[in-house]
Amino acid sequence: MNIYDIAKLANVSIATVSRVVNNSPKVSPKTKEKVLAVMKENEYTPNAFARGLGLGSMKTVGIICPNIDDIYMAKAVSYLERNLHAHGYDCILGCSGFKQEEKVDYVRLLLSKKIDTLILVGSTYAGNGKDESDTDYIREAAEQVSVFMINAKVSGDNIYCTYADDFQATYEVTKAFIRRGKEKILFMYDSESYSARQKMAGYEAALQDAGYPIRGNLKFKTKNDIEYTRDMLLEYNRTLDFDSVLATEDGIAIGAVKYAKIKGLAIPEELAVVGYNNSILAISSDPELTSVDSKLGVMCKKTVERMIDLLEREIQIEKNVCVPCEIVRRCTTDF
Amino acid sequence: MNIYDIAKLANVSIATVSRVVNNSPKVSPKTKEKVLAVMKENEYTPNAFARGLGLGSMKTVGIICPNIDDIYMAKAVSYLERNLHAHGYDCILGCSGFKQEEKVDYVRLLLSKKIDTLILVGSTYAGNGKDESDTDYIREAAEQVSVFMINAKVSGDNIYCTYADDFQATYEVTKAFIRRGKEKILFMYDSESYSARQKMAGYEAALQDAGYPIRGNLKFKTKNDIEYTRDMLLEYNRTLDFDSVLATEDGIAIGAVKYAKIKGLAIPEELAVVGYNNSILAISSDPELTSVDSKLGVMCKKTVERMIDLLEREIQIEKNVCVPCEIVRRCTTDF
DNA sequence: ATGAAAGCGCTAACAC
DNA sequence: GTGTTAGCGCTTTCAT
Repeated sequence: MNIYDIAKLANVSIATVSRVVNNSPKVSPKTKEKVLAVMKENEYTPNAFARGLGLGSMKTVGIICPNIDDIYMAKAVSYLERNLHAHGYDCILGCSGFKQEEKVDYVRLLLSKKIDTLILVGSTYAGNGKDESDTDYIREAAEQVSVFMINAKVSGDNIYCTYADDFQATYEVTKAFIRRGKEKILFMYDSESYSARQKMAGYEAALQDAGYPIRGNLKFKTKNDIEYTRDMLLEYNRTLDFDSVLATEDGIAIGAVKYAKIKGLAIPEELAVVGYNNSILAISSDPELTSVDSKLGVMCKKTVERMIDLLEREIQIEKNVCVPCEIVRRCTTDF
Repeated sequence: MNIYDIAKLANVSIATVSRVVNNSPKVSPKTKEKVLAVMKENEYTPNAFARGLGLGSMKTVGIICPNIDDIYMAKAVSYLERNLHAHGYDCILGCSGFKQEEKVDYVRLLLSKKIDTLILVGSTYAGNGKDESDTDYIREAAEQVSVFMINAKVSGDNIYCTYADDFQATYEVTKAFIRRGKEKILFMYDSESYSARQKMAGYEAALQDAGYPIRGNLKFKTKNDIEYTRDMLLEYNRTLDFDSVLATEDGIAIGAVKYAKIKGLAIPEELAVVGYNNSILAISSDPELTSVDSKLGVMCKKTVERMIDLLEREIQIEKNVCVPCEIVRRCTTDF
C-alpha cells in the first residue's frame, strides 16, 4: 500500500496525499478528512526510505559510546534517547570500544547511514591529549553532520561539546580532604582521557594551593574494576602510604573500600574515600560512598536542546558548555 | 557525489558502478579496478536511503527495552549490538518504559522506520499473564517483520523467543535453602512479568515438593530499589518472620542485606540471601551476593544467530529456546 | 561484460 | 486548493 494506492482510493492526486501526511495547511478540511479516512482504513504508513531519499533525512541521530555495558554510558544513552524521542528523533546506537581504529570505523559507518547528527559519549573520544591528530576523524565527520560530544572537549568547526567541570570537583574534594587533615591523598584513575586529565589537574592544583607536594607515587593507575583495584592496593600496600582516596570512578572507589575492610581500616577515619559518577554502586556499597555527581542528566538535556535549536530552528548555539558537578556526601568521608 | 558522477568519471554506466559496489562477479577485473579507484579518489559512499528504497532494507534492527538505565537491559543491548554489528546490522534503540500504550507506540514507530527485525528485551513485553490481548501488538508487528523476544515467551507466527530457565533456577535455590535448614524463605519480587511468574512458580514447586506450605505473606512485592526494599523490610519486620531471602533482582537482594546489617543479623547464618542476574551489584555488595546468572550473553548470542539464519540463510530456526541458569555462589549463602 | 531504462515511494516546485 | 511532473540515488531486468 503506497501513496498512489491511497490517492486512487481517495480520488485525489499523490501530491494531496503527501500534503495530508505532512500536515500542510493548503488542503481543504473536507479532502483532508477523506484522505485521512482512507489512510486509516488501509493502515497506510509512508515509506520511510522514500521519504528519507526525498528529504535527505530520516530524523535519526547516531550515538556512539565505547561500551553501553557501563553504568555511566547506559545512563547517558538513556537520557539522550528520552530527550531525542521527545523531539521525534530516533537513535541508532553504536558501541565502538576504546580502540582508535574502531572508533574511526564506527563514525564512518554511521555517517554512511546518513544520520542527522552524531553524538559521541565519553571522554575517550577526546583523544589522549598528546596527539591532536587523534581527533581528526571527528573533525572530518563534522564536515558532514554536526557532532556533539558529551563529557569531552574537541575543537573544530561544527563540533559542540558539553562537559562536566571535573577540575573544579576534584579541586574541591582535595581541598576538603586537606581541611579534614588528610595529608596523603591517593589519586586513583583508569585512563588518560580528557576527563581524567581534568580530574588530575584539579587534584594537583588543590595540593599546590595548599602548599603540599605532588607526589608521583600518589597517582595510581588501575582499572575500573572492584576486585582488580582491591588486589592492586593490597599488593602495593607495603610501599604505598595514604590516608584517603580520590577515585575517578565509583568502581575504583569501591575497590578501595574493600581494601580498607580487609586491612581493618576504619572508614572514613583511617581511610576516607570519594568516588565518581554517583552511580548505583555508591549506594550498594557498604559503607555508602561519597561520590561526585557529574550531572549527566543535565549534560544530555542541554546537548539535545542545542541540537534541536541548530537543526530545526537554525539558532546560534553555544559551542562549549561546562556543567558544574555536585559532591554527594555519604559515609566514606567526614566532610 | 553520486553514482552518476562516479559512472561518468570512470567512463562506465551506473549499472556497472552499482555492480562494483555490490561486489557482483559479472564485472571484468579491469573495469572493477578502475571504478574502485574513482570511488576511492572521490570518497564515494552510496546513499543509504536510495539503497534502502531499492532493496527494501537498510540492514537495521530495532531493539526495544523498557529502560536502558538498568544494568540488565544495558548488558543485553551491549551483547546484541556486538553480535549484530559483527553481522553488518545496525541497531536502532528504543526505550519504551513499562506502560502498555508506550510499548505499543514504540513498536509501531520502529516498524514505520522499516527495520529488518524487531528485538524486544525483557520480560515485561510478555504481558502480565492474565490478559492474552496484552501481547496482540506483538503479533501484529510480527506480520511485518520477524520479532525476537529476549527473556519472554509470547506465542504467535513469526515470533521467536529466548528465555532463561528461571523456574529451574529458583527451584534449585529454594531446594538448597531447605537443605540447609531454612524454613521461612521470603520470596521478594518487583513485577508480575513473565520471568517473575516463572521464578515464583519454581519457588512454590520446591516448597511443595519438600512438603512445606506456601505462605502468602512470604511472597513480598517490592521495588528493584535498594533503599526502598531495606525500608520496607524494616517496616514489616514485626509481622514478618523469615530466615532467608530469594530475590528476583540483585537490587532487591542488596536491600535485604542492608536490612540484615541494620538488624544485626549474621549473614548467611541468620539470614541467607540470593539475588538474581549476577550483576556488578552482587560484587559491590558486602558481603558479596550469591546470585543467579541468567546467561544473558548466551541468550543474546543465540538470538542473533537465529535471526541471521532466518534473514540471510532462510534456514528453519527454533521457535523457542530455553537457556539454563547458573547459580553463582558467594558469601550470602552457605550452600 | 556492459549499458539503457524502468522502477522503488516520496517531496516539492510549478501550473492551474 | 489541487494536480502534474521532475527529481532523489540506487537496484535490477533485459538487451546487446
